[in-house]
Amino acid sequence: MARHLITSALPYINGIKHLGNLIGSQLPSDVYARYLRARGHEVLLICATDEHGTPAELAAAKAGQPVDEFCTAMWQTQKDIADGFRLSFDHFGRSSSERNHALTQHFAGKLADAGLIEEVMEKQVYSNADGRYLPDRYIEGTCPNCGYDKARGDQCENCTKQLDPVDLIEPRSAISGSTDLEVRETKHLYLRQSKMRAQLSDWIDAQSDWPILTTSIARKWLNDGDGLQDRGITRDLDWGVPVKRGADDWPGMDGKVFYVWFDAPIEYIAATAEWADATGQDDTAWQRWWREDMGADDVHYTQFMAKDNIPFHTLSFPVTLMGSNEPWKLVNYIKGFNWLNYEGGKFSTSQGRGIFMNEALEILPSDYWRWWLVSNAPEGDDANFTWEGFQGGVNKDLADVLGNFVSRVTKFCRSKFGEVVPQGGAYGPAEEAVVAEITKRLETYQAHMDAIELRKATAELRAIWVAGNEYLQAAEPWAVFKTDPERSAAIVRFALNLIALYGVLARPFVPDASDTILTAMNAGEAKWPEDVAEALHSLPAGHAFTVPDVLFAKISDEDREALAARFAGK
RNA sequence: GGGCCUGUAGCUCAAUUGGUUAGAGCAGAGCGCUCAUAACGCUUUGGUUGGGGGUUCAAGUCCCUCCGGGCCUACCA
Repeated sequence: MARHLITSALPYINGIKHLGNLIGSQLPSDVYARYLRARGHEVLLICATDEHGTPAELAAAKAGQPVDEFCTAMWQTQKDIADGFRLSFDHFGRSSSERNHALTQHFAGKLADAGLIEEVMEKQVYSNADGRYLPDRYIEGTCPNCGYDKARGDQCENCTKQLDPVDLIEPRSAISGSTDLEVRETKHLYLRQSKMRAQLSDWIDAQSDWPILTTSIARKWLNDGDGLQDRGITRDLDWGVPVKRGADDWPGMDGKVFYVWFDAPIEYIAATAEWADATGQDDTAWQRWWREDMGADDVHYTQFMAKDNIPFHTLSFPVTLMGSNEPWKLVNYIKGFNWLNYEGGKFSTSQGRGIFMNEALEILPSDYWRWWLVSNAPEGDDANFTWEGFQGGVNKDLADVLGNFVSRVTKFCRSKFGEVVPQGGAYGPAEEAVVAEITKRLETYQAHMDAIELRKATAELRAIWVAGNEYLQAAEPWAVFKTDPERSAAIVRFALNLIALYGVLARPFVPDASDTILTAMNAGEAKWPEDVAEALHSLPAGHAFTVPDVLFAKISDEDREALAARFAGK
């Protein structure tokens, strides 16, 4: 029994996320949390929408809504979809919450007290037509290097040269196309990360069990060029956390807000406070997860994210926490993911290419997506979604191996013994062999889950399902029934118990199917097996059950072709 | 340009971190079974581990080089 704090990277508010975003953090965090809960650990799983920044304001403008209304509506949409995918967040918060405003301002105050905030006058491009400052990549123009006429202010996509917005020839706003731009002086706060470089470096070096993907990105930022650079943590925007020093105004910073990447990770903490508020608890309830002086010293904290988020979670957020000089809980393990591609290319919002979370749920139940995505998660390298692969994986693993096993056992039992666990006979060597195999495989499965090796865990779980089919084939209760009904009854009793066991073991991945199985087997209270042999006695002779409907309908070739055509993009 | 990751069977991935004959699933072939969602089980065909060179008793694994793919490069988030 341990205490596990788990956070998923925050989905951005500007629209509905696609399947690549889902498998990049939210879904694996849920799978891991469900597993740890099943093992009896105390788990808190936190997620939230990341609501600030220029793209949020632009998305709201495009939708013709005030930004706060847009975000409220999109938060609800994202929450509903998360529920649809059975993501078991203890709380799904909002980075625009009062809690996050207060905490973000608190951290800024503490960092200022520690001498880690610097005021810098800098020059920014302002668009008179848009009425806003433009981030570098929102400025377009002709590349001075290669002549490409849609180069962005930060980099030319054509020749890949890094640029400064002032380098661009005939610069214009990428939002409106206006060329009415001017350079203005504006004051911003910088986080002096460079002062904490040594401390950060030591901290990273101490993480010997982190994946290379994670530590190498952090080390690159720490050591590249002149080393870790200070970073601006404020912006000239309307929507965001107003710049304050704790509860006090910050002279000269009126009308400015904190940068989204400063306040977003703080929302992990704030969302936990929102959770305490929403569940009627006081501050000690969330502090015991986050403050080492308030009971969090025994918490194991795991973060899930796609690889693009790693610099912020290995550098600037730890600086925020360490630099505050308060005993905040630091992350113990970062699980990073690569990208999921769609049919060999990128998922693309603008080109309507790929599958978005709401569309996925309209097509098929969440279990299908959960299983395929996790069993093909981009853990080691970028992964590729294809309709053919999806159809094959779902049909074979879920319909044939697991679903059909449930079907063949329950229907055979019903026809020979009725919808009740049959009595008579006893388990023998064949059953002992299955117990031994599953015991061994369960250990492997658990080891993979403990290590958050999700693909390997799904492969092992599948092997546990296959063991049931192998057993049944060898024991052939349908043939034995003709000569020895008692023995046939024992085989069926054992197989029915296997079904209940599978219901429990599959729950982290396919929770709805698990519920269907356990409800049908009338075994709703079934716990994670401490002992396989014992677990396979949990449904005694005489225990009533019902034959469930087909657990997973197969995806036909015609369906697959229609879906592939529908999502081919513009 | 710089840094990092990566290339293994037709496809998707493993390989206890340098250690026997490189393994699984899918797809293909054959056989069996008839309880089941045309499902299941067994057997089986596929590999010069991107190319070349080196270190070592031993290389998919380490080094060099070439070729291909990807990510990051600090104001998108």
